[in-house]
Amino acid sequence: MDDLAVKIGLLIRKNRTEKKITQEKLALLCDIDRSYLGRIERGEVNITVLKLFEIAKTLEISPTNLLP
Amino acid sequence: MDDLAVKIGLLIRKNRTEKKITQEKLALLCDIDRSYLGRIERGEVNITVLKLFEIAKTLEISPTNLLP
DNA sequence: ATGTGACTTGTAGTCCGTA
DNA sequence: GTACGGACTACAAGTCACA
Repeated sequence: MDDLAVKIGLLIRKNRTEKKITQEKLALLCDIDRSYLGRIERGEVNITVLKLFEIAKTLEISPTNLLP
Repeated sequence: MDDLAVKIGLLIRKNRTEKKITQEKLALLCDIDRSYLGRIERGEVNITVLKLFEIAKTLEISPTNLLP
């Protein structure tokens, strides 16, 4: 349905798994709920740029790396 | 207050004025409300990535050009 | 460890206006 | 043509229980 959100979600998941950390751990570091992070990765929600930056920062990557 | 939103707003305004189009016109093309685009440029709201992409597309630039 | 449903709350985003 | 406000509506943000 929401193509963009799905792509961003996959990029987040890709970067997270490369860092070998779980959703639970990343969610804790980002100070968001584990279940909500899961929804983001599945592209079920259309996140704000602020959230995108927070996640990128936690993953220690540039926010642009999370954009298609 | 919201540093990120302010920076993004200024980048949008910069690109818009370079294209010599008004807020009103850009808002119309992006299919968003005129008053809301004003708030975005003033950094008063934290937009979603979808909106960011729509604005970038309308300005015919890469979304990354709107990120600090 | 992750997916999902069923929520509540906050804010993104709209629509009307005024100066 | 832009800034700013009030009063909405839609949906992102955040929580919890259970599979």
